[in-house]
Amino acid sequence: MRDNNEMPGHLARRFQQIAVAIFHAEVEEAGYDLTPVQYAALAALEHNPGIDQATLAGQIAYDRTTITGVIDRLVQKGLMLRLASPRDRRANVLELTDEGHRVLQGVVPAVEAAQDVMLRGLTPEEAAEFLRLFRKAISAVNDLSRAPLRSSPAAADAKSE
Amino acid sequence: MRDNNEMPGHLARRFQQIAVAIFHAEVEEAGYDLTPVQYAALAALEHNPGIDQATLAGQIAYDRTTITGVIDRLVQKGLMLRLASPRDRRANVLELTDEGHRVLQGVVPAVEAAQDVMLRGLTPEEAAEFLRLFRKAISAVNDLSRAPLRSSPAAADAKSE
DNA sequence: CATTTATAATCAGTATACTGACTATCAGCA
DNA sequence: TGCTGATAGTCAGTATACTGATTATAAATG
Repeated sequence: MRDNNEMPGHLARRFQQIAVAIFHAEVEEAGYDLTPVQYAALAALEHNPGIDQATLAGQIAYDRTTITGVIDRLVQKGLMLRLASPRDRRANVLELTDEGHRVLQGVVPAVEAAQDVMLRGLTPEEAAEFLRLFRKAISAVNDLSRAPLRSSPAAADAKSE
Repeated sequence: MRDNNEMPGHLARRFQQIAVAIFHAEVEEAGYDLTPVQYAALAALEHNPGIDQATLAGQIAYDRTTITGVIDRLVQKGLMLRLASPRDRRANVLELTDEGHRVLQGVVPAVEAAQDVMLRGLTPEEAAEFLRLFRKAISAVNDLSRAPLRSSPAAADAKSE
């Protein structure tokens, strides 16, 4: 049997666990109360206002079931609006509130700091290589989870070839 | 604001998410019903029979609260025994059942296969480097989560210096 | 020995994530 | 047009993970 330290699954779980703790610590120190998942949803919506829940989920690789609860909490915090879509009566259109914009802007430095803390054991060259390998490994198995990343229509086209 | 693909926290979450899906797929195909977390607990206990819950949690970096539920489910499946410790009346001593040993032995090939699938986008050299960087990054921030890894008494001593 | 401190385990509460099922609606096509 | 398959969102149920609190017990200390 392989040692835990040779198991990418174990290392992934461990790194993710620590990354979340670091994120919480930095964000709380900055005076905000946001989870990594909530931050990602806000940031994605800032780049693409007015998208529906399914599109948002695809852009950050969340399950459509998970995104429902995340949006519930963001709406409840007053950071996001869930509106009926005028074009598709099944869909909800999402918008950041003014407070959502303010919180997102305000929390960015803490989020950036957290990313640096996560990699503080690596040299800058190693960190760059680590991120490159992360991206490469992920892109080869993106479709193996229920919630694949769907960055853009163009990428979706490329995938279907 | 940094792009998601430059955020180690986002990449870690995504890789972990896919890794769990791959693990489930391989293990289910092999005819077993075990989560990654349950597998790690069984494997750790096989190496160190008779340890208590806190020690097990430290060896696989689980929170002490989380381990309670994991053990509940393993006991309920008949794979593990939770016994009163003869030396410490606060503690529970853990043992694999015969069925626990059998399941662990049987599922190992599927778990190994899953690890290979997770890295199938990388060359062998890249995979080795990826794991090395993972370990190095993690060791520098191990103590920043509520559930740090405590591999052995020796390592605990080294940490306290 | 008595008191303080630390540790083992659990519980309640919250937040991801997933499976599988369901409703409502849309889109393609005979 | 009417049927069929696909899609958007939600719900119930299960399994991690965490925070903070509590109980029971052990260890350390004056």
